[in-house]
Amino acid sequence: MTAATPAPRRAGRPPRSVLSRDRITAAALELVADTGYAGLTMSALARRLRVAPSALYNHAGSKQEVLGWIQEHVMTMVDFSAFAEEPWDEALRSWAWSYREVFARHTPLIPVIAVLPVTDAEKTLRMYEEVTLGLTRAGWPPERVVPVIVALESFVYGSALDVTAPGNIFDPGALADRFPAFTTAVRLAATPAADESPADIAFRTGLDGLIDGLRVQLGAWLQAEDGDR
Amino acid sequence: MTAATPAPRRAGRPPRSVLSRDRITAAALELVADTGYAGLTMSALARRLRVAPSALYNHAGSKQEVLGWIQEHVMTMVDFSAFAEEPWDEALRSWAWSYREVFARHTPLIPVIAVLPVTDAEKTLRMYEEVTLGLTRAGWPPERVVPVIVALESFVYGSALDVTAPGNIFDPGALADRFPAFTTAVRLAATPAADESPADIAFRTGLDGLIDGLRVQLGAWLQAEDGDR
DNA sequence: GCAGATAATGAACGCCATTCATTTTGTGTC
DNA sequence: GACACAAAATGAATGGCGTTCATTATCTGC
Repeated sequence: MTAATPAPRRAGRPPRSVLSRDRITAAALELVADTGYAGLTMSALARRLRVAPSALYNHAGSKQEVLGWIQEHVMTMVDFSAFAEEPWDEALRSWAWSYREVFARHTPLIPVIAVLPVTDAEKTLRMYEEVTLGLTRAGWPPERVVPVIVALESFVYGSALDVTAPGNIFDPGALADRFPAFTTAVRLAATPAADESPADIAFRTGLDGLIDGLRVQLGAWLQAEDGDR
Repeated sequence: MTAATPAPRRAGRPPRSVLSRDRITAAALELVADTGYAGLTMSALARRLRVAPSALYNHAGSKQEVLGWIQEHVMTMVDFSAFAEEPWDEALRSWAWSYREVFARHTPLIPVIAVLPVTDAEKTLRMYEEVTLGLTRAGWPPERVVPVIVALESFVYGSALDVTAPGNIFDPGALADRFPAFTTAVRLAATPAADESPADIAFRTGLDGLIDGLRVQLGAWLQAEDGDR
């Protein structure tokens, strides 16, 4: 009865299926959490699932497809609940903060998202539906909704990349003397004036600005519409 | 005298140096222009330079380092001349458009930039110096300059990724019925109302909003400073 | 009960970045 | 001017990657 190490599986279809999309996705997320995206290889993934690498290709056509599954799941971690209750600008703000936080820990997905169509990605679509409803309820013209979403997402993705940047990314090094204005600006930005990280300060700066600006745009539109009556 | 095909180089140091940082960078840029970043391999690069792949490693420590050289050069294509003449908000606007256009054709560099320190990247620093001067001349407090730059760059990088997205990226496919609000928003955004592409409309929306918002922030700061007198 | 789809193994492939021993040439020193 | 050492090339080799394919065994529908 010493079945501590189960006998290695022989070739041939196993009695009960070992793999599935969900199991692969879960294992991939664990692997990423443990070893980062650099450690996410088809071999490592197969090892974690106690399976030969080629077995994965009965379920996923490519590693890219697995990345798509991961992305779908990661999207569900983004909190968009604020659109149900709060005014559009506050909802947009908290959505963006959550969105950025999630993808800051999954930056390698960002180039994937930018290319991958949302088609059939149910959870992602649910999020977009809720955002759309929140914006239109607030008076945003429907034809402006997608540009607003894309603009915000672009800022979020770029900012998520920025979160992972090293602290000294703007250090002018030996050339500091030749670029004095920028050097002092960098030094001033690096001083821990608040409890906020530089990346957070930049994100807040841009996000507050962006939302302020969108509020102006919406106001102008609503007023024009009012004048039409 | 039929030296059409020069004799293949034997092993050993050649009489006159074949490679240099500049020659490698130039060849890499050509290669990217011809075959895209997918075609940029050390082997292909060596082939174009008529050299063995291992020869590259006498000049670059890694492919990542070559990417850094490319990035430095690509940065010089960004036009920041507007800061010398125009008001800060207009200068920021044209800088951002140029910046996005350049990196839309070099999206694989974006994750590289986000990580690579600017140290000793002279041409990049020159750009930042000019931007800093433009903003401070306009009354921006020096400690706010870096957050403003980072916020704008984040938006630019995210938007550059968006440029390369396929046109149907938001197509809900078979699930359209379940997400009606978003579906109509997508349809409205896709109709070619203007001569502007969807990516351009989103970029303009976000950039104009962002700059409007920054103008508000600057105004508030200038007023507070005025009150202090 | 049988055919065919399904899902596993294991061996192989081609490409990639990178390393190393070797060879040749240039350069600075006594 | 000889000589030592650095520099810059070749070419072979390495290990890891994603992926494919032939093979085998089991499940499923008729």
